[in-house]
Amino acid sequence: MAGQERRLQIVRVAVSLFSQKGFQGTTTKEIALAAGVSEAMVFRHFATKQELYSAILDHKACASGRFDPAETAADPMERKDDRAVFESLALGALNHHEHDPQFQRLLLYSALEKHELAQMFFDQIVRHVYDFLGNYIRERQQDGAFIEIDPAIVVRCFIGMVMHHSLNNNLWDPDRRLLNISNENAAKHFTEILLKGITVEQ
Amino acid sequence: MAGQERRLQIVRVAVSLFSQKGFQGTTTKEIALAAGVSEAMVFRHFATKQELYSAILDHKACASGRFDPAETAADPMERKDDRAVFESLALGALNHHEHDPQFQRLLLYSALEKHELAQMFFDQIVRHVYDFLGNYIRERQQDGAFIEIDPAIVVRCFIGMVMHHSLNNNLWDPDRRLLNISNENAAKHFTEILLKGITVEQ
DNA sequence: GGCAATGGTAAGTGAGTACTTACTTTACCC
DNA sequence: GGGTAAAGTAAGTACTCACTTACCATTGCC
Repeated sequence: MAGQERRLQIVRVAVSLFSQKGFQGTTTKEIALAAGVSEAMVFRHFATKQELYSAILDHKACASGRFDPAETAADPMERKDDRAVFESLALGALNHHEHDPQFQRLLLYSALEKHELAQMFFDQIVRHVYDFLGNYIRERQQDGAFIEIDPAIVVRCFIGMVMHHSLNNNLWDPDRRLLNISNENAAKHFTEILLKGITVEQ
Repeated sequence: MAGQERRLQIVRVAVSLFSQKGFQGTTTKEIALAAGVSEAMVFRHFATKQELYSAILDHKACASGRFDPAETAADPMERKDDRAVFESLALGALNHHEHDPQFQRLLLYSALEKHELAQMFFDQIVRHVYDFLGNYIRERQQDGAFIEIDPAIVVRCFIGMVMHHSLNNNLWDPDRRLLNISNENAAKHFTEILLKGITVEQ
């Protein structure tokens, strides 16, 4: 197998293992075994375990098919279709987390273990969402459509609903015993409550 | 030092270390060193590392000064003071997480590492909150005060706002760069948005 | 004073751990 | 088809891990 191929395969195997057991809980031997190569092969591609870990976080956070809020909500935002803006964002995030649960686990592990890339991810991606969605809310406040409130609070409420729902489904309640609804329904109801909560009554 | 004293001291030290670095990331040697005793002493009190971990989760989840939603919200619920119900619950949880950030980290680590006590905690505590708060919402729906919606969805929204805010403050953004508000303000605004979002208009 | 129970430790043990070294196989190019 | 660079490995190395053993020191009780 060619070098780049093997490297990518090791990364994929490592993503799976690190997301299941964290950095400390995963051994380089396991990774090698799961990739079907010897341990020495892993260390040919990545000088240290840390370097491999950084590579997979980078791979997941940047390279991989990430969900882009700006692209998703751009069109509804132009039309000032509040419902579509929030609902499409919620649905996009919920779907993304559902068919890539590794991502959320990796993110949490790296944040708990205080890996620098976790902070980098937060600073770049999350801050971007706050700016992006916050600006839209501010615009709609100026239109007189939304009540006067710090837009960051609204963003936090909304992201809170969505992320907490994903976290519940992925981490604590995969059988959906507490709440069993489709992502479409969740996105719809979260949006309804939030919008009703911040819209100026006529 | 007497047996029970030393045992409690080891537990306290272990809580701190496990919450910082997780189960796999903490060594028994570190724990012994931090407690100022030899490693053998730790194993005299706890047969295995797992047993110590279970003991501290138990200690944190059950014995320790936990925040009791039922007690906090009982009085406002009787008066059907919706604002006070949600605001006191939010404030109680936010304050609890703020001056005991170890608790949330321990909970997350144990959930990621799939410790059985994490599931037990979820089944008991979280389910209880869903029942308890869900029942109140159902009652207010029958009063015609709240809109018709699955109460579990409302609970998820509300807990989502609160927990996500705590998680942000504890894990990703301790400097409050994205959103810097007091717990009182957060509880007030979260409650306002949620209540406005589910209240039947006159 | 004898002596058992309790609190405590120094110095291990074997099984991992991340990482290396010295070596073999394969593929390709002129 | 010989040379060579890359792909691959078996067998280490030095060290750390959870856990054990064999032994001291203090206390209180008869």
